[in-house]
Amino acid sequence: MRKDSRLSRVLHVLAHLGASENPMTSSQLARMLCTNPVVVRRTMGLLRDSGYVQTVQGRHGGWSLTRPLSDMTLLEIHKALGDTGLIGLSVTSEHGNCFIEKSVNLALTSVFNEAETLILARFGEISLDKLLQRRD
Amino acid sequence: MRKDSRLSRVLHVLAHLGASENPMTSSQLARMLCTNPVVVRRTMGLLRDSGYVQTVQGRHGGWSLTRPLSDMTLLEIHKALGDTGLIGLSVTSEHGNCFIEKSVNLALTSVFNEAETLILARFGEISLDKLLQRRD
DNA sequence: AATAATGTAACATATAAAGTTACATAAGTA
DNA sequence: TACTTATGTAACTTTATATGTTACATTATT
Repeated sequence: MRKDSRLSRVLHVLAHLGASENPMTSSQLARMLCTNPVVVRRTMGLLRDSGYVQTVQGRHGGWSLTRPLSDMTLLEIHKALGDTGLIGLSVTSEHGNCFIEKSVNLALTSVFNEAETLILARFGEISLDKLLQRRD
Repeated sequence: MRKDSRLSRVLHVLAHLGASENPMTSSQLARMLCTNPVVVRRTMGLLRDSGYVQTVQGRHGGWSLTRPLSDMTLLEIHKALGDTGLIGLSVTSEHGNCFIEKSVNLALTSVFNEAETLILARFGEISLDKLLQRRD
């Protein structure tokens, strides 16, 4: 599976917005990310839908934060991106009615959920300003 | 990204092998998994390389366990499959020399590693016989 | 020698993330 | 008012990766 790098990218963007006085345009941000303005709008649009950033159209418009980075957690941003599951593994969809398969899938799903819950809890403890200060 | 379901599949296979007196052929296993014998050989071959199963060629050949399921952990099997990373998220490769990007990536990588370590430790505690007994 | 198994290379398909094109809409500004 | 510079979004293309398929060599039993 091609891994999802959107979290990494939006954090990069949020860090820049946090350091900027003025709104930044999709083009500026796209240049930073070595990508396309449309990709920026598409991805950042999810954060806007959840209220973490706002946009202004027209001249001197662009993207800006709605609150300081200290008021956003990694968990919130992750969820805003859709939270499609952090674990890169999946369980097979059950084709037949094999009892052993059902049993394996049930158990594995439970382990995955346990792991996911653990990570999400950790994400919830990390505010973006703290994240950017990490040195380890 | 299409998620990796190999762990789920080999556990299904291992559970059957643990319950079977005789070796099971790739074709039998493939039927169980609703796939192709070659897929079975390819994936199970990784477990053989690590010594968890063995194969016998020719008539009455096939796949069998080299040790009881109580002597295999989820962690061992996961690692035998290549351990390409459990977290379905990645960090952008650094194109430019943006200090903020480097900082974000370093911090995020550290969080991902922390999470990964946590899960792997949990996987190490779960033997396959225990996994199959889980009811939750 | 025939049969039934694995081993493996090479290629095809499916899915999801990311990239691209095109154009509509909105808001400043000359 | 017309122009310019932004975002919004649909539709399509590209790319990466897991999975599936075909073909054939090798090995072991009968």
